[in-house]
This record gives sequence, C-alpha cells and structure tokens, in this order.
Amino acid sequence: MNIHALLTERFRAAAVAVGAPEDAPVPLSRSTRPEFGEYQFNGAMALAKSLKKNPREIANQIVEAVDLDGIVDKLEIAGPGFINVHLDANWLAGQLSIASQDERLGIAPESPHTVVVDYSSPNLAKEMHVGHLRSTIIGDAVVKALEFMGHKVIRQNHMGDWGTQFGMLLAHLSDKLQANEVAETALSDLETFYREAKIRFDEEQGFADRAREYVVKLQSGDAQCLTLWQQFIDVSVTHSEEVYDKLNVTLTRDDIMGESAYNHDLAAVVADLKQQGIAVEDQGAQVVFLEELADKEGKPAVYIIQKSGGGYLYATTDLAAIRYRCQTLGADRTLIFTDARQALHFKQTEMVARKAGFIQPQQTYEHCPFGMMLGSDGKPFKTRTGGTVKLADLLDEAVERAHALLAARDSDLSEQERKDIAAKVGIGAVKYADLSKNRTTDYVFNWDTMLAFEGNTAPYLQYAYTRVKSVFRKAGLNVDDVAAPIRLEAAQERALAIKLLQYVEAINQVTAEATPHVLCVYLYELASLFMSFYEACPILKPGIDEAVRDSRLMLAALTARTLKSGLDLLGIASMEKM
RNA sequence: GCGCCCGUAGCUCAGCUGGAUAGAGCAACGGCCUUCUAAGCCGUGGGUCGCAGGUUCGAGUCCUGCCGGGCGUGCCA
Repeated sequence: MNIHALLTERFRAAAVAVGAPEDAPVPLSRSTRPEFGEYQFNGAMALAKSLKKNPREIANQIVEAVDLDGIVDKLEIAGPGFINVHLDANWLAGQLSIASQDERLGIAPESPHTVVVDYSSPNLAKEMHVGHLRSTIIGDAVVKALEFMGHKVIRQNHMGDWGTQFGMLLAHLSDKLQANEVAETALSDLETFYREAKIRFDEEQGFADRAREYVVKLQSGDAQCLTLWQQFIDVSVTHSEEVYDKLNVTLTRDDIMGESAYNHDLAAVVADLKQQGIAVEDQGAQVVFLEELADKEGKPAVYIIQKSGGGYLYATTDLAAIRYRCQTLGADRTLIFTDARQALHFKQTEMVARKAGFIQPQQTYEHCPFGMMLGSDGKPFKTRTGGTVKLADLLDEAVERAHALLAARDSDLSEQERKDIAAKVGIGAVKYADLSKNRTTDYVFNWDTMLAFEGNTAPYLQYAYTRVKSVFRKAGLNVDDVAAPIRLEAAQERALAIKLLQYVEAINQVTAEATPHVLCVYLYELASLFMSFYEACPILKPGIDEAVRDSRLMLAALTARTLKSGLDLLGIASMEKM
C-alpha cells in the first residue's frame, strides 16, 4: 500500500470536484508534527486564490468532498487552510496485516521499464581507490531499488580499458614477461606497476618510443599486442572483482562493457554524424558546433568527436555507447554515475546524440553526478601523483576496526562469528557513510567519520535488526510465523506503524531521483522509532497481555523484515547477532 | 570572461512539487542497565539558513544582484 499515492488520488478527485483543473498539482506531504496528523493536504490555499474564494471555505468544501471513509480518523482544517489527515488506527493495522502476509511487504511492482545503469567504471590501468567508492555503491543501490520495483536493469561497467596509457603499461609488462615473470605476479600491485612504467616512460631512453609503438600496434589490432593487453585486463579485472566482492556489490564480469567494446563502432559514429551534417571538419578535427551553448558573442561551443590526427576521444566512445544502449538494448532510461566534473560533457553528449537521433524523445539520459573525494589538504586526490587511499585498504581497515570493537566487549561469540560480524559491520559502516549523503559537493575524506559505529550509521541499523531477532530467539519464534491482530495503542506503536507503511515512498524517491540517501534517512528513522518502541513497549516481559504481546511481535517482525529489505537494497549485510 | 555546483548548529549532514515553531548524528552537559543486547533510550543547551533586495497569504526552498568556495570551458577521461 502506498498511502501517499492513495491520499493524493482522493484529494485530486476532491479538488477537481470543488473546481480545480484536472492537471492541477496535488500538494500532499507528510506532516511535520504529530499533532498535525500523518499527512497534510496544502492545496486549498492555491485553489482558493485561483477561484477567488476564501481558503478556509475551500478547505471545508474539500473536506466535505474527499472520499476517505474508513481510512481516516479525522480531518482537521488548521491555519490558513491546511487539511490535516489523521489516519484511522484500525485501517493502519489492517494495512500492516496485509503487508505482513506479503513477501514484498505489500509493495506492488511498477510497470517495468528497461533501465541501463552505467556505474563503477574504474580505470583498469590502476587499482581502485577511494574515489571509485561513490559511483560503485550509489549505482549499485539504485540498481537494486529499481529491480525491487520490478524494472529490467542492465548494468554497464564502462571500464577504462583503452587509451594511450596502455602503451607504456604493455611495454613494461612485455619486459617483465621477457624476464620470465608471470603476469599475475608482475601485476599483483597495479599502483607500483603503473608507477614503474611511468618512471621508465619519463626517464628511460627509448622507452617512450616503444610505448607509443605499442599504442599504434594495439589500435591496429596486432595479435601479439592484443594478447598482452588481454592478460593485463584479466588481471586488473580480477583486482576489481575482489573489491566488488568485499564491497558486497552485484557487478560481475558479464556487466563489463568497457571502452574497448566500442572501438569497432567509432568510425561509423563519426561517419554517421558527418553524413547527417551534424559534424563538420574544423582545424583538421571532426567537430559538432553547439549553437545552444554559444557564448555572448555567439560563438558556439565545440564538441570534438575526432582529433586532427584521426584519433577518437571519450566523446566518440560515449556516443557509440548511447547508440548501443538506446537502440540495441532498448533503454527507456539511461543512468550514468560519474563525478560532477563531467556534467558539461554529458550535457553536450546528450545534445549531439539527440540531434543524431541516437536517443528517441521518450528515452531519458540522466547524468547522476556527485562530488569528488578530497584529501585532508582539501585538494582532490590525483590519480597520477600517488597519495591516494586504495579502496581495498580502506575496507580492510574498516573491518579491523570493527573487529577490535567487538573483541573489546563481552560476548559469547566464537572467533569465526566475530570475524563474520566485523566484516559486515565494517563494510556496512563505510558504505553507509557515503550512501547517506546526497551532497553533490565535494567532501573531505576522513577515516573517523567513515568508520564511526555510533549514531546515524549502518551499525545502528544492523543493531536494531539484531534486537528484533533476539526477541524472536527468546520467544522461540521466527519473524515469518507470527500471525495475530495488530493493535495500535501506544504512541510509539502508532508512529512505528506509519513509518513501516511508508517504505515504498522512500524507494520510489530513490528510483526516481537516483538518491539512495533517501532510503538511508528512512531506515534510520524506522530503526530509531523501533528503538523507542522497544524501550517503551515491552514484548516478552512478565505481565504483558498475550494479545498485546502478539501485536507487538507483529510490529517487530515487520520492522525486521523492512530493515533487512532496505539494508539489502543498500548492499549492507544484516545479521542475527552483534 | 562565460557556464555549472555549493554556502543550514562548534563539526558532519537532512529538509520531498514553496507550507505551520528549520531537524538528525557527532561533540558538550544531566539522567537510565538484578528481567526482551547500553553499538541503546530519555532529557538540556546550541541557528542573522553567506549578505541584500524582490515575488506571495506563506521563502532554507523561487527570481535578481553581491560575497565566499569548488569545478568546467577546442584535440585527457
């Protein structure tokens, strides 16, 4: 049940009956304070204005007209014309009963769209560092939310597996293999390998020329060179997979569609744009002039799709990718998770692609930007100057810290359990620290805030879950086998009940806006309300009436299932004990 | 120069298509463990929402101009 959607429809009908146009907005929102009920309809004021009537009078008419029999306890008009909706406790209890009998918690799937999601996309020349965290986990959370709502999601890991830097890497690798080293060993530390190659490129006589030869050979499809390249890619992809595994991210080898996958199509893209008269030659390069983005003097923005030397750029690759995604994969939506610095590039790319007909009008192309990770000095991490924190190292440290915390407290956990829990808590904390922020601004990387285990963090949510599970262990029951009427009497029970029913509203916002932090906020509020409920409403303690106990078990069970579901969408593990 | 993003409590951040008294966490202070896990709960203090105008019944949210910061802006990605 989507309460917001239900109330919106009912109020829309009422507003129309009172004289509002069919397409008028229906401003229905969650109430900010308990005494204002659970939802409030704020449309009376605007409607009164357009009808030149008294807003409270219009509010009165809407209250008369709206059909909410059996759903609301009461409707109140307050202030200039707010209509406060107090939901009926029995109706809420009924909705919870329905949700508790449904595997999907009462949430109906949407009519499916095909959504292509481009995320993670690390540069295979180097090891994944903290800067890759955001794209990887935000993208994965949005993917899971979309899938939960019934959409067909096609993951696209647009890995950086091509380009001039591979010349120097392959030349270096070739030498290592000549010296009887095995590729896996030589590439066990990609950072070191890259650094070594770069130093040789800068300092060793003749090496730079050999590197450039390798670029040419690679691009011309030289078999020996391609074999070398493939070896490099295999090892590097394996490194990425290890990180994905630690991160509990769903990307697999099948999702890889790297830059190299579009090589065969780049010439065709340029030819197509030229034939359509969209691209022209200028200063030896093939470019698209974008009049829409002209400056004050009327000079159009320039979008280069082929260099004067004949080489292709990321613009060309991205256009080829659009053609593949929109035409071959049939994407209704394409979501791209990259840092905000590329905003202009994607804006221009979309313009060109739409002119060329690569994207149909009904198809969307959504760049989902986020801020950069900054160092403690306030400067961006520079991938080529060292000083970056490897993602794998960050994750290991998080797990170590969680393990130390666990070891310091009394518990009956075995060492194996402790290790397992430490991994889930540590990784969860790192992911949540990032997922819970919506800011498109840059942020400073900080170990302590990333690895905090108190307050609004993943461990808080995981802890709430274990508390429920503990109650059920004590009762000798599973969360799935309680079935009893729900009674909402205490304020804490009611507050928890409403929050439980609003899960779908949070997910909808995540899928519509690609903002997993909305789900984090929701889950934190849910866990927080459960904690208050847990303290105020004893379940198994002596003297609790059986019907009250069972009703509270129902609420606790739904809380556990909702927390587990939400954490799963975020890619954060939940566990029985901690 | 032009364009985009940002500025909310000491710190990190929420604030949904403009709605009622701007909310959390951390940090500070005070309470709560002989019975469902204290990674918790209850409470207190803490704000010129960068500044100044404007739009309106109503502005943190929309518009304009400033101030401050970041990023981008023809052959890297």
